[in-house]
Order: sequence, then C-alpha cells, then structure tokens
Amino acid sequence: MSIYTIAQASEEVELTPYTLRYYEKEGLLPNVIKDSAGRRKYRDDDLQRIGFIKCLKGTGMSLKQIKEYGDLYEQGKAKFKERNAMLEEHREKILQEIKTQKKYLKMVEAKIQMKI
Amino acid sequence: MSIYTIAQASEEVELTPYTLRYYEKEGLLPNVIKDSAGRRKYRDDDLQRIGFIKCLKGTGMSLKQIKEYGDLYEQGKAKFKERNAMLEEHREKILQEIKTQKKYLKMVEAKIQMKI
DNA sequence: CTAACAGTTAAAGTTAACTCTAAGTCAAGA
DNA sequence: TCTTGACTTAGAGTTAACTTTAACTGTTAG
Repeated sequence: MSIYTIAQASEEVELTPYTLRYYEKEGLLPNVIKDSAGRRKYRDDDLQRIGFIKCLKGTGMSLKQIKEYGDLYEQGKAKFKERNAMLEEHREKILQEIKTQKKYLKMVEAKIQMKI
Repeated sequence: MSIYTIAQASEEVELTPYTLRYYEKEGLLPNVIKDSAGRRKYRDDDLQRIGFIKCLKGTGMSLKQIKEYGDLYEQGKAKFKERNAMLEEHREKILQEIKTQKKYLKMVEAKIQMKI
C-alpha cells in the first residue's frame, strides 16, 4: 500500500491519530495532503518522515528542534550544511547518552548484586 | 565534608535546591534531617540516594516508580525480593533502550552520509 | 434515506517534573 | 541593633508533549 488514512498511518508508525494531527499542527509534517473531503492521506514519504521524527525524538531531541531540522530539510540543498551540522551534533549527543546509559546500567547491576 | 547545606548538596549532585525540596516533598528523600533552625542537612547517605535517583531517572524511570522503589528500600530486607525484581525489570528496560539508541544512532549516521 | 462511522477543527484539559513567588524565620557581621 | 543573606513553607505558575472534547461533515451499508 502506498496511501494511508490517518488510522492506517497511525497503526503503521505506532503513534495515535491525535499525535499525528498534533505533529502536523506543529509543522513537523508539512507535506501531508488531503482528499476532496478534507481527510488526510499519508504517503510513504510521510511515513518515512515520521519514522525519522521518532528516531530524533527517541534520542532526546525536542519537537521544537525537530521542527528546525525539518524546516532546513524543506529548504533543500541550500541548507544542507546547517542540517548536517545539526545531525552531527545530535550524533555526539546520542553517543554520550549511550555512554551514560551504560554507566547507569552498571550502577543498577551493582545494586542488584548487593543482595542487601 | 560529610554534612551539606541545601546549596552545597545542590552543587554536589547537580540539581537545583528547588528540585531537592521537590523530591523530598514527593517522598523520595525520607531521611534528610533538619537543624534547630529547620534547615535541611544532607549527609553522604542522602547524596548517594540522590545519585541513585538520578540513575533511575536518567534511565527513564518515573519519579512515581522511583518512590515505590524507595519505599521498598525503606522496608529493609523484608522487601528485598520485590525491590530486586523492580531493578531486574528495569535492567532489561535499560538494555532494550541501549539497543534502540544504537539503532537510532545508525539511522542518524546514515542520514549524515546521505549528502543530499 | 438514514444511521453509523471515520474523519475534521479549534480549543480545552492532562500529566510529569519541575520552577518560581510571597511571606516569613533565623544567624551572623558592621 | 540592624540588615543581609540563606534558608523555610505553601501554593501558584510553567513547559513539553500529548490527549480529549464538542460540534460538525462527508462516505458507506442496509
């Protein structure tokens, strides 16, 4: 399938229809089209975009920053440098976060081993 | 030093005095004592507890669950099993989260490499 | 033809986790 | 003694990210 209703898209990306509409209202999904009755139609492009939004959000980027990134993305190769700079900075943040998670994992494991 | 004012503890654990009072109000720090003038005095025990709270919180546990854990902790070895079960479950969550972070890291890196 | 259904909008409500304000207390230094 | 500064409390305010409500509309099955 390559055209989805909001219910189908919701199922596909594991976000509620409320959330999808909310993301759109916040400007994160500028390319979702509507049919003659005003109903949203999601295409594969849209689902991929949502997938990347989930990736950025899941690694701690705020919706506000995700929107900034998306806005740069919309401006095409003119803003390629800025856009990639954002991603590279974010990459560092993720690496740091993984380190922190590993440290915390060790703390939790130590506590489990304590047996007191 | 082994006794800290709220300002010193705040500095030590990198949380604002507001947050420390808030955690206490929420029951996460049941053992903080006060001097004759009613001012909080943090001991090393308290700082360690805050350190572990930061660990749990930093790995996605809600303050509500952290309080549950702390409440079990207060009940000593009677609740050892339950307490450790919580930690073991949380350990799995952290492991899963690290996996997810690594997957997302790859996605971001792929996007960086795209050069479009 | 009509009832049920899946969608629409604008706007209000919710939740977690702080963060700040206002009014007050207490101890220490000039 | 007076003032300054670091604390105290209860309670209000903030922010992000949803989540729900109310009122409405267009599509589809009987």
